[in-house]
Amino acid sequence: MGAAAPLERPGRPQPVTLRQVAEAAGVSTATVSLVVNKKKTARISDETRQRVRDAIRDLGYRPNAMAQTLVSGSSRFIGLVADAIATTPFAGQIIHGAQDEAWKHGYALLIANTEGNRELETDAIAMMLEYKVRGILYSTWFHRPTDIPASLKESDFVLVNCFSTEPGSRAVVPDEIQGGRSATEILLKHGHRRIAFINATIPAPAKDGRLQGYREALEAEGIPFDAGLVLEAYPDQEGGYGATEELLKREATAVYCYNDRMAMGLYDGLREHGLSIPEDIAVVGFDNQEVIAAHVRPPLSTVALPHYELGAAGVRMLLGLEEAPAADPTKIHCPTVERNSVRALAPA
Amino acid sequence: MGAAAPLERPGRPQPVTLRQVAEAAGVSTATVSLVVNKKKTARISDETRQRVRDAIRDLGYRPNAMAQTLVSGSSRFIGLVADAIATTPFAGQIIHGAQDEAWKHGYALLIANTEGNRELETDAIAMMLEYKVRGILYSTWFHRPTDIPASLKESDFVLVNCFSTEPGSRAVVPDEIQGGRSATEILLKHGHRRIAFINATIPAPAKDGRLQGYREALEAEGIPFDAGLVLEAYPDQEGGYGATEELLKREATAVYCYNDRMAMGLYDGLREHGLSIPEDIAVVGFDNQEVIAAHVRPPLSTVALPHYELGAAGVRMLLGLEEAPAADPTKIHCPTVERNSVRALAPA
DNA sequence: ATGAAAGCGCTAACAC
DNA sequence: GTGTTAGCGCTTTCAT
Repeated sequence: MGAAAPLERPGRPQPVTLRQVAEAAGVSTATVSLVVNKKKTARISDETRQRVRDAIRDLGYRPNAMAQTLVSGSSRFIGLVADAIATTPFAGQIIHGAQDEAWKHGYALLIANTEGNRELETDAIAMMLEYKVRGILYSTWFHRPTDIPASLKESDFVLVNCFSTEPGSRAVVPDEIQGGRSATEILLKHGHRRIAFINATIPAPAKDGRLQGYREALEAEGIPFDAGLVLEAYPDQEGGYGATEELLKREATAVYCYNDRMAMGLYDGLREHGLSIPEDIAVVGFDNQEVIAAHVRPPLSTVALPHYELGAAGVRMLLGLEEAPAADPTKIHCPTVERNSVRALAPA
Repeated sequence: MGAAAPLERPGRPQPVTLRQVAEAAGVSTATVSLVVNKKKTARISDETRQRVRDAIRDLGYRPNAMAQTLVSGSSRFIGLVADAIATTPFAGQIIHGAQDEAWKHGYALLIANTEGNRELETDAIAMMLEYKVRGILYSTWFHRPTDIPASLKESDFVLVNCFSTEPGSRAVVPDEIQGGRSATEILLKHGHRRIAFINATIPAPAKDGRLQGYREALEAEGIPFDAGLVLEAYPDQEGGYGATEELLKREATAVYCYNDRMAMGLYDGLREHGLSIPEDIAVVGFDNQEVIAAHVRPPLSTVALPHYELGAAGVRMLLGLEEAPAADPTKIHCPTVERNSVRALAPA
């Protein structure tokens, strides 16, 4: 962290304390505490209870969560350390899911952005540890293996959208294989048999998983895998655009793109060849990147990366509300989102 | 908040306390505190200091920030309440900027997502107040007027990307007028004189500001404002696409679109008419929505919404590091981002 | 140069 | 039914 700025808040009155409420209501602090916390076991007369409530309202009392935490020993914070919170909308979804789920269980989210900087990361984790967080979610903006920072182990933690081979670590990741299968199945169920796949050039669990899913889906339909139908390109719009020529040589009736950005680029390339989607060729993407998939022409059928769910499941796992079954990361389902870039293949 | 989940963390040892360090080092807690906080005023012998440091390291001591906060009265938290943290990448940028700046000054960010739900919002603010945050950033995902929730006033606060007419409220918003001016100027400086503007249909500060900026820029060049050159459409891809026909009737040599999404749709419409960008018509957008602007064909010249800066400036203003000059919201500059959708107008 | 002790706001065990 | 009291882990004033 940087240098500490001064703390004074000029002009703001000291917050009202429990003791002040007690004095105003003419009762002890214990009594006030009991009515504030609605303890079932305590028997407080309705009359007293009302006096206390009035005092609380009149004084505008707010409990001091720090003091409560000091007593109970553990805070109601969950830390979320992210390597990139705004590079893509995806990280935002993880935060969103984590925040909603945490909130549901009475926890607040403490977040830190590390930009992948190890030092910042160590500081962030230290800060969270000092605030006695209930646990830490360690997340990455794309699905990948990761090393577990040593200090992370001082707390409960769950890896989100990343994983480690270290034993005893819990992790939640998207089910890339199922996702690849689903993407391919959209095409298959519309009658396509000759389906190309434009994979990414960069190594990643997604690259392997999405390919494997493609193979599995074909195999399930009894279609032999043809390596010639698998291309590779850089996973963005330019990559998709640039793959157009090669793709066309394959004479496939449908393409499954590694991600929506590539599909968007491919749309441009296809259009330049006077081809229309889905009439001349069907296209599916992956990621369900809203700004793109929902608004290209025609809207793109794709498979969604479950980032919201990843964040939420991470919290549940952290709180022990969800089993972390095996040594393997828990896989989260990637749902299919069908739009209009695929239509039934006309009989030959 | 939802029901509280149990707090036990099975199997984790109790954290080491100051007192344990003191005992291990054979000194008093006061001494340990002094060395931990590197107090200049305290004179501790090097030998003692070293003993304490060793004990800290050996025991793996971490200060309990809750206890520190209890003593000091104010935490090193800054709260950020957002109405939509993942609807667009924009909210993520605000969080990012706020988090970086907060961190720089030794503060951590506590975030809450309200989905625009007033009740959730009240709860979120209450939570932050109970954790004795240094102040609260109240942010919206698009620039708009807002009501200030009553409880917000119990703390220092700054409105981010929104504003209120209530006196005494500080706010940071994007400078829409300057942004509109800059967008128009990109076109102007390439020699365009007949510039259409596709504005949004939905009322918003952005709608008025971006139009005003357009008028100002034209005026500065001595070009009379022609209301016939201003169209309106729903501010997304479909809206931009749908405005194509109307736009073409205007016979403008350049268009300035209310946002990048409209520009993206317009690209499709223009292409269908066999027009190419920037040869046949120049296009600029607004927002600098990365996934779109940087990757459409040709890459789109646009004006960036300064979300990161908004978050950072909000924090600085909250901490009193930056003046909140007037009663009016502080306006943040919208930088121009030139790409390839505009080229010099060929002489007529 | 270091220790003793009070107290931050709250909870919970135990008195009465 | 309600009050008293002893901490939770830490900082800080005041002794020594």
